[in-house]
Amino acid sequence: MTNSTPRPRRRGARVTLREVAEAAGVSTATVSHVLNETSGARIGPDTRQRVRDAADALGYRPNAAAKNLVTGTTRFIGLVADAIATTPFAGQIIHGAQDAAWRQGYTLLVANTAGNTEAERDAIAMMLDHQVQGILYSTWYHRAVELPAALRETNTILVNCYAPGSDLPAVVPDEVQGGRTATQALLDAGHRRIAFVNTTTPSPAHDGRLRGYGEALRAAGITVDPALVFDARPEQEGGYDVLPRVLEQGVTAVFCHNDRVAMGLYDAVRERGLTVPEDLSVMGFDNQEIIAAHLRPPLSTVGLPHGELGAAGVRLLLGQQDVPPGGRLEVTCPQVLRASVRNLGAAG
Amino acid sequence: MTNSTPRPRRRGARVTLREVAEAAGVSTATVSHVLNETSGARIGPDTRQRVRDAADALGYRPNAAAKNLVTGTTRFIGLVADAIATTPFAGQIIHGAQDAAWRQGYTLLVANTAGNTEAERDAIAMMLDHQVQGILYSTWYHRAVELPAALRETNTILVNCYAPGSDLPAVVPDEVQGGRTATQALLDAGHRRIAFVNTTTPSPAHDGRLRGYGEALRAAGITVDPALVFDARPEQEGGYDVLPRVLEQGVTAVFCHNDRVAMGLYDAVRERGLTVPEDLSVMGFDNQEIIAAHLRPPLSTVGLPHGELGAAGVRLLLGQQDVPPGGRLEVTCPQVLRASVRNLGAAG
DNA sequence: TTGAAAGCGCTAACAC
DNA sequence: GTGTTAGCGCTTTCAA
Repeated sequence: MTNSTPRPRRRGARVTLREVAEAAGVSTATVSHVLNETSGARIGPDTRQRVRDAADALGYRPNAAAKNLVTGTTRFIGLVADAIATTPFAGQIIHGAQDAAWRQGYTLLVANTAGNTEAERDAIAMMLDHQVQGILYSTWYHRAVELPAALRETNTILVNCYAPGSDLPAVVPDEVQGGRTATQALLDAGHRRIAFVNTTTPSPAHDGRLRGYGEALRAAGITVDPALVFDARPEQEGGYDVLPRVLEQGVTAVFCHNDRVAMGLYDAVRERGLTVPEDLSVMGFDNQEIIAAHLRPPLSTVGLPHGELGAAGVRLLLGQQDVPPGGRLEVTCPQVLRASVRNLGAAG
Repeated sequence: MTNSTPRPRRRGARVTLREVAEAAGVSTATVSHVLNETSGARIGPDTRQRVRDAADALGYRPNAAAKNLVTGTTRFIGLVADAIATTPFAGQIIHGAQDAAWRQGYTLLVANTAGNTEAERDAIAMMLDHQVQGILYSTWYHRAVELPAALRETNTILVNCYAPGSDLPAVVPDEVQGGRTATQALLDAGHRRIAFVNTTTPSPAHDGRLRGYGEALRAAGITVDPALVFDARPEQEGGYDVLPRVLEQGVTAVFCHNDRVAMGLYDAVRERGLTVPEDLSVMGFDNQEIIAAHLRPPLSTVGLPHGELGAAGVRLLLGQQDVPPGGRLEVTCPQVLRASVRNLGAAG
């Protein structure tokens, strides 16, 4: 069945470089050179054309596995994520990493571990088997992680997380600057008595944003009043519940730990017959489009640079960007102004 | 530098199967057999152990490229997505596909095309070069697509989309059933005069949910009143703006095209001093957790089965599930009840 | 300017 | 039970 014709194709087999060579009447080496545009290869223009035509005519496609095998190097980058379905955050990291990788001719091998250690081990093993150039180990919210041992076998960059006691490069959002930026937006609008609704969960976001809040206040000559700092669950319900207490403090503005908290707080404000921003100015954090851009009024907030985190991760991995001393690259959280902050007219 | 010792390792080269064989004092074939647990291979238990020990000791890892090359088959599945960062939807598709693929020992090659035709072509080419078993072509919202020609070169399954005029298998949400389910939830709570706020955008969701709404009503013996069907932009603003008109119709319940519309509608309801569900019962669609689960009151809705779409896609691709006649697999949209529907006490 | 040939790491017949 | 051997499709000296 398959042995009566010369060099029979196996089931569904694809056109090989050798077939192109035969069709063009040249050697495989020549085909390889022209198709890869190997620099320093002296091939006549006529031959070049013949090869190209043959390749096109046959619909030739290189076999990546063969190429990988012989060069001993692949253009794969692994990306392990702990939760890609919960929020758009992981998606943004993947997107950023994808684009940056793609631009360099790299392909992403994506694995979702759902926080399962075993799945994580398997995922990393598979990536290693595929000779990835390195692995981006990412989390959907900024936090400390414990590293799977297998990561030691390849280049690893931590994205949106960091490993205490490890010296692996990490790229994370600059929470302190973010907190400073959010507070500054309020200060710039003339607010002086500004509450901060922080999260109840210990995290870099908790500590960093608080610090940024304090720094901005102090830089404006305002003493931080501990009575103005609250803790609430980082969800709508937390924001809703905390409002009465912040109102008691007679503030004109609140900086919320995240947009969800701001959303809940909006509800509580409305329920008391008050309005944002007339009675209370609000800054969020995260810039979750689906909420922030569509609240009434649209919420001013500070963005989390997830896409850039992913992109910077691959640049670090590929050596296109230097790891800063200390091993931690902190990415700026951009301000995004909408309509939830009232300008008091006076600055500072 | 590298040629004074026998069989020198190249820079960072990994342990090969041959080295394991030498260490264990057996042939490469034997190692291959025991490590792959090849069925029908008669290897003594002692040898088996020796091989395993040697592999462990050396930290052996198989080279996937070599394996792929020789077997002529890979365990890659390509997934092209048009937008993975916008909503959690694509993430859920990827997650579902990932899990299903992983379970069969397959790895996902993910590409984000951002609607860019050229990026799409490149992505598919790269997947083809890697000899993927097939490609899942997906969109973040259910719609018709025009297929890139390159997809013809491999097995393709459409996920959350369909290609008019093509006979490729597609797996999509059952919009009609979804619309029926949402309406039925309202009917079950005793509502009879039910508005439907549909979207302004022509789409399978627009047509399907409308049809489901009509079917449920008619099945309950209620004539569809065209005055009760509205069109609004599928966002918060659309829901907010449409409320006055639906209130004019004296309905007791509204089925909103999606959760975002419901969220905007909530705002409008509150602004008039009314409450959900006392004055108006609301059903959403999509089950966007971040909104639906945290509105006040939490929103009853119908879920979009994105994860299952992705999972079914790989099952179809891998031949573990049959493509239904007609080529379209419609996945059920589950009801998720929360607290936005008031029970009128009477059924039907 | 081009071709021959070795070999990347592994699997799969087939010997023994 | 275990080893030999022939490639998979490609790149890469090196020779011509």
